[in-house]
Order: sequence, then structure tokens, then C-alpha cells
Amino acid sequence: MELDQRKLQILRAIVDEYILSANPVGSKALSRGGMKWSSATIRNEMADLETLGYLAQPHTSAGRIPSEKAYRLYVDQMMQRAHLSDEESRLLYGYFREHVRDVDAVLRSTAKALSEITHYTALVMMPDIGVNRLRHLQLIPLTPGKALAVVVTDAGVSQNTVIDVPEDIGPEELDRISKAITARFSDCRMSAVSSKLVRELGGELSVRADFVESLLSALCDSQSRDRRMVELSGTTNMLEYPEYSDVSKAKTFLATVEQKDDMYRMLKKASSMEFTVTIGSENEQEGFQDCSVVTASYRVNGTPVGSFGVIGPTRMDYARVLSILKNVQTNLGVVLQSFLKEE
Amino acid sequence: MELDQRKLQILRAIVDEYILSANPVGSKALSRGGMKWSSATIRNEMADLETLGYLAQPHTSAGRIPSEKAYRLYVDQMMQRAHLSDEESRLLYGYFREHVRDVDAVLRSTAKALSEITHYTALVMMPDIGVNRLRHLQLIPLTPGKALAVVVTDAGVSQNTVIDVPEDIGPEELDRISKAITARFSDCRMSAVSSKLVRELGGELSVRADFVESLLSALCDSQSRDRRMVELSGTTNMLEYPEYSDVSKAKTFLATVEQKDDMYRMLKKASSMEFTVTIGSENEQEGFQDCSVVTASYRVNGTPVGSFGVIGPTRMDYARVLSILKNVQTNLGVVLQSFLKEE
DNA sequence: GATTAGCACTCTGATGAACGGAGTGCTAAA
DNA sequence: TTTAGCACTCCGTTCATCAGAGTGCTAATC
Repeated sequence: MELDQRKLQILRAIVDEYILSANPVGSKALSRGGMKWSSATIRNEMADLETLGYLAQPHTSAGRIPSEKAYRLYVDQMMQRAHLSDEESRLLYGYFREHVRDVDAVLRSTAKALSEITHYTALVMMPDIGVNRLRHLQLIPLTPGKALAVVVTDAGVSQNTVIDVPEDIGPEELDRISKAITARFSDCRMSAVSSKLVRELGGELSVRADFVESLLSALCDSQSRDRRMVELSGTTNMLEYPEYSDVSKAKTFLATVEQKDDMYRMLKKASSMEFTVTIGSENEQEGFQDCSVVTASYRVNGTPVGSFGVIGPTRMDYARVLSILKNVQTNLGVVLQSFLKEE
Repeated sequence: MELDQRKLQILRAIVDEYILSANPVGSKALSRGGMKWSSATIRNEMADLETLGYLAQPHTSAGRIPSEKAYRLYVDQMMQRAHLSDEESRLLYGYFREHVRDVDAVLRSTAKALSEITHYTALVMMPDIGVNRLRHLQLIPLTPGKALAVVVTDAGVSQNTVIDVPEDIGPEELDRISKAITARFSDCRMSAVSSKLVRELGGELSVRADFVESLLSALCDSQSRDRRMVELSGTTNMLEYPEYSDVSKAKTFLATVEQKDDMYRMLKKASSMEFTVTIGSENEQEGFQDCSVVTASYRVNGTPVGSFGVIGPTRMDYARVLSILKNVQTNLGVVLQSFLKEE
């Protein structure tokens, strides 16, 4: 059965109201609140919407709450784009004027901005280093047998990894290798460096195989091991919502969101899409069955390198969140570009 | 009034029991539970202990709960050192066998170990770079006008900071300066480097004043700006305890513990002491009025460079926590020393 | 035929009384 | 000095009651 205009209108009203109040919405309340039909009519339509799976009733004599199917429809077709107040966009812009020292600081600031403005929990993924181009590699001697590999990419992102080095390679040799690799692979994509490195290092630079292995891990593999690749902010914001007045639910949520590996995977997956909205059980994570995740990707030089997003209860204010994400996406794009002004 | 032997014994029983159950302890329960006096006697003693300020009564006809004064006495004089089971110390030791790549990883692992074994919230402060000796400084060119300063200390700790550089200084010059500073200041305490740097750089190395300023911030000042200096683990463990079954209390706690600046300051202050126990209102933080913080310091080459600790409800199991901290302190000392095997 | 007014019914959440349990303070006896 | 005994207090739970909000259904109305 198709949803006619009236059903859509009623459904939207219910979703809007429920997003605001978190209480089941009844027919009388709706008709009193400016709907042009009587409560009885609305009641009939609500019964239809329930059999169609868009609404649910917590118990016989309560109002209705939207189902996930309803949110899906709402997000895909019904919601009207909110636009931010001047004050909000000024506020948001303010976050990007500070901390422009390095990419990490900007992204941390982004997470803070998102969580404070949306009042939900914000996630920002640090840029995927693999899609960027190498600018500089520097090996710094630590102890005999160990060195610190500092990798800098064209996006201004740096990454340190401690690696094993054959004991017979001295500081000068490390420096020479650093320069050689920097010269040879500068402006190659990080993801491409790895394969070339294996082929060329052994011969040309005459370096031992286990050392190459070590270097490789510094260049590519390390981000998966490093838990700092996701910046979280406003995790406790969720405790404000009645959905989490139960401590055990709150705990489940917090425990899930602090699985940074999972969060990273989730964001990484989302980074190929301009925007994503994942509602309730569409989420893979056990602990997010009552949450929705909205993400946006960010780009450097036209290539998507990461994403950021907001987690809230399924009844989150999707329209507002999407507007904010869009705004942040723009701001972030400008700031990240400014790190590349050299080329 | 002095506390006689019997009062002490009763007080200890009450504290022990309350730590276990979180319920007010009554005289009958105590006498049933193996005390050698009748409930009436115990009752009289309890009344005395209450007027002396060691006990409090939530309401007229409830049992007694220990006051902060009682915990203080308990910690300072009464508690018996717990000893860990073989299994626990083996478990603990296990955490230190993994992740021995770099200092950061070890300390993150420490936080995890602490929170998982104690079931409280664990905090680990990254080592205070100032008290360590410089081993290597490397300036890596980013864009014209910016460079990445990588500082490595003898404790194997590295730190990256983006700094401003006069545009006329090229990559080779940066490399020269790096080598010069490394050669000149190697093995100086980081805190001493700063003052010497100002005096010498201008003349000997002929570098501009604003650049010196920039470098200084990379070498010393930066940790205060960097929020990653504290590793948190098990923040949600606290939600298990009845003290935090109220979401708003949980939120207050979580919000406090995530103020990493404050946590850093707290741990830094504690790092000059072998162990500290701070009970309830002895804490400076607003949000820790119902918590206790137990910390231990860790050393590198005999110098205390940082501290770590556990936060729990005031009725935490102090004896057990202190044993665990002592054990971790030892393990951590051994591991950190292993990073220095060079000298 | 679609809409709506009206009515009987249901379920929740708040309120208050009743009560058993655990604990106390006090007194008098051991 | 210690303890048995007793009257009393307070909490948490249970149960009944009741107002409020909402529903489904039927019959009247447009």
C-alpha cells in the first residue's frame, strides 16, 4: 500500500514530535497541536501506519512511536533540511580558527565542535595515511637495534613508529637511508610505497630483508595497531537523554563507543560516501542497536581520506545533524587545504 | 579520646564490611558475623565512634557507614596489606610482556591492566619529558614556514610538534640545525635545554629570535597543550558500583575524569611521592568528592618521571589497590629500564 | 463514502496506607 | 562492665486507588 499525502503528513508530525519529546505521540495531542484533522481520523491513520510497520505502540493505551522503518523514510524522503542559525554557524566557524597548527589538532577540535553543538557524541577519524603522498621519512636512532621512524605526508599528517633496525646500521647510515627513501618515494602514494619499497630497497639501497619488513610496518600497517586514530568527544552527552537514564544501557553504549578499533573501522567504511545515515539495527555494533550514526567524509586534494560523524539516539534530530555535518565538512575542507598551500 | 583496641577492631570490621557490601553495617550483623561482643556492646562502641567522627548514620534506624576520617585512619594504620593471588600477579605480569615496542605502548597497556584487574578507573601519566635527557632533535620540513620538530629523550619517549620556521631556512639548514642542537645538548636535561638554548642559539648557531621561541615551545612547553599526556582506562567500570546507579552522578564523574588537563596536573603533583592516597573531599576536583584516588610514581634511572593510579568510590578496597599498584610499579620499572639498556 | 463526535475501555504513573525487617537507644539485670 | 530485652524509628516493598492520556469502535454528520 502506498502512503498517501495525509499519512505522510501525520507520520512526519509524529516523528518530529517524538524527536523533540521522546514521549509516545497520541492522536489527541496531534490534533490539538495544529493538525487539520480530528483525533479520530488521525487515530485511524495511525492504526494503518502501525500495520504498515511505520509506528509501534509501547502498550495498548499509549501513543505511537516511530519504528526504524519510519526513520528511514523520514531521512530519505520526508525531512526538510534545517538551516543553522547565524549564531551557530559563527560558533562552528570559530572552532576552526583556533588550533590550525597541525592536522591532528584541527581534527580534535572538530570532534569537540561537533559534540558541543549537536549535544550528541562525536567521532572523527584521523586521515587514512595510505591514500596520501609521502613527503618525508626520517629515521632517528634510539638504542642500538631500534629507531624511530617519522613519516610525514603531503596532508601534513605525521606518524611515529618504533622499528627494529640491524645493530650494525649506525646513525649516519640511518640518515642516509632516510634521505634516499625520501628522495626516491617523495610524492608517491603511501599505499604504493610499500610494494615498491620491497622491490627496490633490497637491491638499490642494499638493506636487509628484516629491516625492510620493519620499515614497511612503519609506513603502512601501523595505523591499525594505533588506537589513537579516532578522536571521541562528548561521550557523556548521551547520558542526558532519557534513553540512557538506565545505567546499564549507558554502560553498554559507552563501552561500545570506546572500542576505538571498531569505531575506526566504521568510519573508514563510511569515508567512501559523502554522507551516511545508519539507523538502529542497521548498525553492526551490538551496542548501537538503539542509536543512529550519521557520518560525512572529508577530502584532501579531492581524495576522501577520512570521515567524521555523530552518534545519537535513533530519535536524533537528523535534519539538524546533517546540516551541521555539511557545514563542518566545508570548513574542514578549507582548513585542510590550507595545509597544502605549498603546492 | 584515644581509640582503644576494641574500638579499633570494631571500626576495622565496619570498614571491611562496608567496602565489600556498600550497605550500612549494623551492630547485630557484626556480632552475628563473628565479633566476640554482643550487639549491645558493639552498639555502644558504635555510638562512641560516631561522636568521635569515625562513623555516620544515613538515618536514625540504619547501620553505620565509615566517614572519611575512618578511611584515613584505616589507610594510615589499620589495613593489612593484601597480597595478590598467584594468578593475579601472573595476569599482571602478562600485560607487560606484550607491547614492549615503545614507552607509550607500555603505559597504555599499564592503564588497561590496572583498570581490568582493579575494576576501577585507571589513569597513567605519560612521562614528564622535562626531567629526561635529550637524545635527539630532528626538524623535518613541512611547508615553507613550517616544520615538524621531533624530540626523543633518553627514556625513549618521542614527541612531535609543528613549529613555525622563517621561510628562508631550507631543508638542509634545518638538518644542520638539528644536528647541531643534538650534538650540543645531547644528554642535557630537557628542562635545562630551554634556558641554555636561548643563550646559545642566537650567537653560536645564528638563528633568529622568533625561531628560537618556536623551538622552545617544541622542546618544553608543548606537553601542557597536548591532551594526550594522560591515558585513561576503565572509565565505565565505575558504573558497576551502586554509588553511580544514579546517571547524573555517573555523568559528573565521567565528565571530571575526562578533563585530561586536570588529571595530568593531579598525577604530576603525585609523581614526587612513592604512593599517595587521597580520600573523598581531600580531592581538589569537584567531581571526585565521593571518590578516592590512589597513585604510585614510576622512575627512570632513579628519577621519578611520572605516576599512575586508580580512582574508585571512597569505599574502595585500598589494601588490594595498593598491592596492585606496588606490583605494577615494580613491573613498570623493569620494563622502562629495558628501554635504556644502551647506557 | 469519508469524517468526526462520543463512549466504554485499557494501561501507566503517582499517591498513600499497611507492614515486615533491620537497626537503634535505653534500662535493668547479670 | 557487659548484655538481654524492649519500645521505637525508619526504610523499602506491596497493594489498592485514582486521575490522565490514549485507544477502538459505533453511530451520527457532512
